[in-house]
Amino acid sequence: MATTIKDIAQLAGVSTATVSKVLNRKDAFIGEETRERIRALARELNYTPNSIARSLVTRRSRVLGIIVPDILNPYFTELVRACDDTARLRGYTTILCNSDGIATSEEAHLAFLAGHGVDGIVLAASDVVPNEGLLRELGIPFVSMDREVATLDCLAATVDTDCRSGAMQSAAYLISRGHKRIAFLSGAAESANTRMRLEGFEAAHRQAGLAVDPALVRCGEFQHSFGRRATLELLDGTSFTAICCMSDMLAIGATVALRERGFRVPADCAVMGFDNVYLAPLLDCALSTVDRRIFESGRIAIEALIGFLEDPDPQRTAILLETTVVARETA
Amino acid sequence: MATTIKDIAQLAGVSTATVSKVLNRKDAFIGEETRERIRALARELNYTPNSIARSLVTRRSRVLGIIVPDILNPYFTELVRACDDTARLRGYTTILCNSDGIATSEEAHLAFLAGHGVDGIVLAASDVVPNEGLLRELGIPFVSMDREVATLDCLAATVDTDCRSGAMQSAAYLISRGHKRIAFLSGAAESANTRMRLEGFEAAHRQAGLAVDPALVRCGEFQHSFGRRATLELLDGTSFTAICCMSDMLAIGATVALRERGFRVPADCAVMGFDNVYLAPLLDCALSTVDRRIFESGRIAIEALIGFLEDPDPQRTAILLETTVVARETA
DNA sequence: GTGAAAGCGCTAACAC
DNA sequence: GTGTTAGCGCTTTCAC
Repeated sequence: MATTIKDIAQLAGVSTATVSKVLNRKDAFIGEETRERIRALARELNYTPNSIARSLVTRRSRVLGIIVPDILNPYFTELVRACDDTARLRGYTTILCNSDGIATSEEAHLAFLAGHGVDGIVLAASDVVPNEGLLRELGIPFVSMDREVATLDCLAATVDTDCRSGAMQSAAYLISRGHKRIAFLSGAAESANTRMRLEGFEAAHRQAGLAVDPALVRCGEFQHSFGRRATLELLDGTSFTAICCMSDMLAIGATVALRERGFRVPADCAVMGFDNVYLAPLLDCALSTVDRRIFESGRIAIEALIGFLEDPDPQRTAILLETTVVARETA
Repeated sequence: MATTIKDIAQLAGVSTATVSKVLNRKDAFIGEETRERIRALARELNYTPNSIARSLVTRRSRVLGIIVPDILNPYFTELVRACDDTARLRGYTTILCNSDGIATSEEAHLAFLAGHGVDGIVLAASDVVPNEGLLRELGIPFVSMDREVATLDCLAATVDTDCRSGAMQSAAYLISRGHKRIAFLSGAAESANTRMRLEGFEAAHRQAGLAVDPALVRCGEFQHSFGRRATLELLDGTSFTAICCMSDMLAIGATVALRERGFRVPADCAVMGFDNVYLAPLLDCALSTVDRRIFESGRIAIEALIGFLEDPDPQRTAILLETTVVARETA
């Protein structure tokens, strides 16, 4: 049986209220000696507050939920680590949920997190449009990262990457290296994320006086399996000298396909990634990519969320992160 | 304000006790109509039980803690996903903690998890020896994965990979391919994990009538950065034709170093990994490695833990997972 | 078949 | 300065 506030109160000959005050540093009006006696006792008995009980009364759990499509995707792995580190520094815990990019799964997680009394939620990038009605009904403060979300009262912040510009930079870089027929690989065609990136991709072409061949555009998912599949299909159809991928995993998949067909990277076909995951420089042929400051974005998201939670009169923040091209070996 | 059991009781004209019974399917002695009325109301009001309140009284949270050194390491990413998926299927949540392989950090997480009332803990592979005193004192059931841990009352299960045999298989495979001077890269030299693997490595040599050159053995950490550094050092000293790495990340680091120095893999130097992370087949030169069934081990660990928690008279289990060589391109 | 009552460990008014 | 009291939302005897 763990020691409780009651045990300490009994041994110290005071009430539980006094113990509670001391242990929560709300002890401005408590005598020096009682204070010390209680502190000593707590240390001695190895007292750890029961955060369940505390949460029940304070109605705050200091737990944050993070919903990502799949932690296995290195982009989300890094994001989650960044969020968790930041939250912990501020005295919060996180609960991770994998939605697999399925709307109903995300909704189930949302309800679940609500039931567990999380104080706030991070909705990480996904092609799924968040369930606005549910979010509003739950009323839990949340931050949206690269998601298409309405401005609800409980929206604490939006932390987005300027993907249009990122895609444009990537394509422009490729064009500057002499490429004229560039394939484009991205996530779900209907998602805002992909639409914006495609816009950037097209803008870069326009600026260079080039046209985008629609046959070279392939949308599906951000995963490596789609990258491989799409590249294989592309290879069967037209010709091109570079692939502009909208995620590093897509780029890895594309590279696998290219190799399978005997193409060398970058000699026969250049490949650009997007995200700059920690793996990118470790690949046998170090991946050229677009850096989107993953770690920083996670930190910012959590800080915005906690700021919103703790500020009695919270302001909504909108962050837009700029990207930079990282030229390595694949392009 | 979320709807509570009280709201439902009021609307249904019954007591909270009755509502509680119905909603927990302890309603054997409740009238069919009342039961239906309550269920309907719950659905209609979108009732979600407050698990904080429930935990306080039942003294069970259905939350499990998972302590890993670093989720960024793909081995742990996969393990965590496996644990989380399995736990969720059984109605449990997980809280992830990154210890960075630091003993005090692990202890802090342990205390933290205890304070948050987790029902059980998974202690994933690490070179750090768990704090036995703390574990005993907390008394929270836990499962140890590839850790050196004493048999405490609260040890629910051990789920270990037969690393000695795995390392032996890896070395034997390399030897069978004609390699005679094989470098060995592993984690902390003092850890049981590394000792056992080195034993296996040596055993394979003995069986082939070969001797292990101590100059080719490098112990440090399981991370890619150490793999690169150690390989660079090795390259400056002796010569060898293969590297037997005790983690896939080590193998990736070794490959980076090899490439930096102009060596081709596997033509100039073969590389074997260990773990078989999902990335292994995706690398430009697909990594030959030792499969340790990561996903399955996570599933087993969680199932053993939950089994222990839910069985009124729990048995301790000891699982030993066998490994297999996966020959791909690097060796 | 159903309800009253106690209490999980803690905090927060408000007394004194 | 410190204690009393009243819950937070839920489960669980035990009584009717």
